[in-house]
Parts: sequence; C-alpha cells; structure tokens
Amino acid sequence: MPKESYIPRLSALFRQYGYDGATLSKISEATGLGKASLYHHFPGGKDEMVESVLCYSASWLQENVLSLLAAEGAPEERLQNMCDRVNELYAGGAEPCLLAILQSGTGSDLRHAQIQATLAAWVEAIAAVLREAGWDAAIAQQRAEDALITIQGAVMVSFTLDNPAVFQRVMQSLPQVILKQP
Amino acid sequence: MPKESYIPRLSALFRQYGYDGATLSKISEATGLGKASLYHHFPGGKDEMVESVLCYSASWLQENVLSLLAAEGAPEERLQNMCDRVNELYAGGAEPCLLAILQSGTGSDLRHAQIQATLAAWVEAIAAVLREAGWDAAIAQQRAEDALITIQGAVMVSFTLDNPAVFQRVMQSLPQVILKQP
DNA sequence: TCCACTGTACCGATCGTTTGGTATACTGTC
DNA sequence: GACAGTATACCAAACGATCGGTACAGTGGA
Repeated sequence: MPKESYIPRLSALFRQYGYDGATLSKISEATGLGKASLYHHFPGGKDEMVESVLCYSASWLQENVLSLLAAEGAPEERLQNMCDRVNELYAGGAEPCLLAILQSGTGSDLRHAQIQATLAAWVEAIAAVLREAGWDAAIAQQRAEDALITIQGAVMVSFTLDNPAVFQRVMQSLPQVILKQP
Repeated sequence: MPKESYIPRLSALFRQYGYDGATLSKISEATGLGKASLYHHFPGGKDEMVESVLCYSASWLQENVLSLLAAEGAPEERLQNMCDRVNELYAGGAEPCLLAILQSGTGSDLRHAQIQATLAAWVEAIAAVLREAGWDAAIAQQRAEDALITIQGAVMVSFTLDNPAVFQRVMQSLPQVILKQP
C-alpha cells in the first residue's frame, strides 16, 4: 500500500489528539501497521508523518477550495462554492480544524511555517476574488482576512459549544457578508 | 506559598505547550517546585492543575471582561471596554487562546464542559448588552455568537500569520460592527 | 535472487505518579 | 519558657508504564 493511503487516517488522528496526543501506539492501531512498517513508510518518524499530513492538507485545500475560487463565475458564486467545501471539511462544524490543532502544543517552527503558508495562500485566493469583484487591493486583503477569521472562529466556537447550527448559519451568510458594501 | 500563586505560570505553560506538551518536568522547572511539591498543592495531579487553570480563567474573564459588559454605560462603550481587555488577554494578537488550546489534544470531557461553560457565559454577557441596546433576543444571540467568532478567529489567524495587526484592526472595529444595523 | 514490506523484540529516555522523608512554623500543655 | 504534637511546604529518588525509535530476521511476490 502506498504511504498516501494512510494520510487520511493520520489526519483524523492528529486532528483528534493533536501532535503530542497522537502517539505511535494509536497511529499503529489506527493504520493497522506495526512500528517497523510505519518507519518504512515514514523514515522521518512522527515528524514526517505530520509533515505529510500538512502537505496533504495544503494540496487538498488547493484542489478542493482554492481552485474553485480561481474558477470562472460570479464572485458570490465562487465564494459560495468555497463555503460548501469548507462545510464538508469541518463536517458542518462538528470537527475541529487540523491546522489550528497542529500549530498548538509542542511548537515546531517548521510546522508553524507550513501552516502559515497554507493559511496565507487561502487568504490570497479570497483576496483575488474580491479584487476581481472590483474592490481595492487593501480592502480586498482585509475582507479576505475577515473571511478566514470568520471561518476559523466559527469552527472553534461551534465545536466548543457543541452547536453546529452556529457554523451552518455563519457559513451560509458568509458570501454576502464579505461582498457587502461597507 | 499558596497554590493560587502558581496558576499564572501554569496558565502560560499550558497555553504555550498544550495539555500533553506541558510536562511535569516543564511545570516543575517553571514553578521552581519539585514534582512532589506539585502533588502537595495539586493532589489530583496534572488534571487538577489544568482544572485550576480553567477555573482561574473563568473567574478572570468574569472579573475583567463580563463585569464590564454588565456595568453601566452605553452599549458601544461597554463593548469597547471588553475589546480593550481582550486585547491584553491575547497580548494584542501575539498569544494564542488558552481555552482553544486546552480543548484540543487528549480530550477530557470535564475540560470540554468547563471551556464550553466559560464560552457560553461570554456569549450570554454580550447578548445581554445587545438586548439592552434594543435588539431582538434571537438577533442579539446571533450577534453575540458572531462577536465571539470574530474574537476567536482573529486570535487564531493573527497568531498563525504572525501578524498582530490583523487582530488590532478587527478588535478596533468590532463594537461598531456588532451594533451596526443589518 | 532481489526487494518491498512486516512482526518481534528491544533500546534509552521520559512520562505522570508515589514513597519516604526533612525543615520550618505554629499550636496547646505543663 | 520548655516541650511534645501537628500541619504545612518542600524535596530527592524511585516507581511502573509508555514514549519515539531501532535492529534484525524473516516473508512473499516479481
């Protein structure tokens, strides 16, 4: 089995337990692989596992979210498509954000940089849509940041309050809110 | 020394390293207490330490934020006071949120419930201000949730992007945004 | 025969926790 | 004031368990 096939299960583990909490025992159990096999696929150990997960997350985001933002269509429609994908990504507000969880805990600079780059790319993709919609570049940047703030905040609050309805409501109104005149 | 005097240092550790990452060795070093002494003050071990930290956080929030929301004055002024305190709480966007970090990782139900209650109280305090400002109860609830979403999202995004300016900008505009007509 | 892959057994280090104990200060009794 | 008793605060050392990681001998398909 190629090592890519284990990434989704690794992602789920890291998302649930965080970096320190996702022990090799849990990883071994979840993947069905012994430690030796894990180190065959990921010679760099746990660090390489989490790096692979982050790399996969970034490409998933690119293919499933950012590409939709860069596609053709009306700005509002594109933002709506993004929200739809984001909604599945966070299971409608029931699952926490992998990036948010992996940047806490034992802070590795490499991990932080990787997550930062992913988030920055996301902001830029939204900002591009807004510039295309006629907004000034500075305003577009601010609104794009606001959009990501809303998404990340909604995930955290919904998950903490055990109330996915909050996430649903926010995601539904997000496109109009971002595009609305000040 | 009373055990309360160690809470701030414990908070800082848990905020930086998370539950699993804040080992007893680090705690021992940071507090200057031997491991056995830590168990003298916190017989329940690490769980009691983090519970004490969460308890302290809740009371800090009550005394420094929620009390300002319940005080006299114009709604916008009270929300502004909240933002000022929140700004110091998160060091202007340079520090992550303790609650957000402690609810990830090895998930304890007790911890989750404690954090949930704290966040819910915060939402309710804001909603009360908005109701007092004349908003319908349902709308007030939504806007209060939006306010907390904005705060939590801004902390996460600012911290991840290493860009406190984002946090500053969002916090400055928050009172007007929340009170603005739809 | 080669090679990707895996199971077993092991390593040193560190985890959270406990034991057994010391030093100090504050009691009440004589 | 002297003295036994008690409570508080602290520590060094060690506990069993588990951590992340490694060595090595297979094993099965090409």
